[in-house]
Amino acid sequence: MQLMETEMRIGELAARARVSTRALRYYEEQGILHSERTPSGQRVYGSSAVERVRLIQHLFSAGLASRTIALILPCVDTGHAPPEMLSSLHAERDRITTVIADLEQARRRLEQVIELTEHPTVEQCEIATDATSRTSVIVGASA
Amino acid sequence: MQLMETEMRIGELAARARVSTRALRYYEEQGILHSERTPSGQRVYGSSAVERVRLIQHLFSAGLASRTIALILPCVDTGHAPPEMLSSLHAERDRITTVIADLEQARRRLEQVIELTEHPTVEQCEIATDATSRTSVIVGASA
DNA sequence: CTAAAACCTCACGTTGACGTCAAGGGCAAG
DNA sequence: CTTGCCCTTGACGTCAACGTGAGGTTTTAG
Repeated sequence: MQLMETEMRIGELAARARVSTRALRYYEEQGILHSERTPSGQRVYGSSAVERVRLIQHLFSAGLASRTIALILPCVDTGHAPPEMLSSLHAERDRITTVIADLEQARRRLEQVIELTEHPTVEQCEIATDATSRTSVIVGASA
Repeated sequence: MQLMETEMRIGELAARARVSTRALRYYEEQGILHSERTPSGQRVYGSSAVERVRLIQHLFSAGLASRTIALILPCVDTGHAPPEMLSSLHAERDRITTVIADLEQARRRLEQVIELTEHPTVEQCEIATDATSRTSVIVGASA
């Protein structure tokens, strides 16, 4: 079977999108990635599938479940959603927003530790010798 | 056994931090949450444990593994890290940064869908009737 | 034409963060 | 003293996102 220039089989897509072939078959099983088939049954993808898989990866790494992704991908494709889905979309957006906030808070804490370790200050040295106020300095920094 | 005013047992901590008692015992098992014990073996926590558990939850929801959390929590407590840990801290911070970027991208896509669904535009209606350019509008919006 | 590489479909294994019983101990109220 | 609720330690179950073969077919390189 001869493929078009812009077409590829599962191995090439996996290499280009930096995922395993198993993951791609799993995505298809979950209904979030579709493929054409050759007469003999091998999967064929267009070149746009690379971006598609990257998007899926982003959504996964964003903590979305495959069912949620299956829910919103068609909306992303068509650019609109059935009105009864709007509440789910709002809920997902809000969930993402709080996760981002949590992540930013965690990152700030990490950066404080990095900063203090790389550039210890006089203040920091005083703190280090004053056991009673240790936890209130960094842990309490978000209050 | 009579507890101090500021102390609590596992059930109250679970209620205040909105997690299960199972989760709290799991955190202890993983070395990321410590407890005192009464003579009879029951766990006792100070009031600061509530914030502690919330922090742990944030780190989990940020996608950090328990081993990673066990690694960085002492640094967050003391406000500094052993220099040989700096590379791990940098790596974690960078990982968090890319996850945040992925999340923001995902959220932008979601918000576009929400916006177009709630306030359909003329442009949107044209797109909806022009099948050949569907995918390039939203999916290609990040290019 | 043949051998290797890539593909196919099951189907069981893995890991992390818990859920969920099971069998019992501790402690204030009636 | 017993009832009832909260606590204890195991230990097995679950779920998602794959990993990892088994066993067979298709495609490609020589």
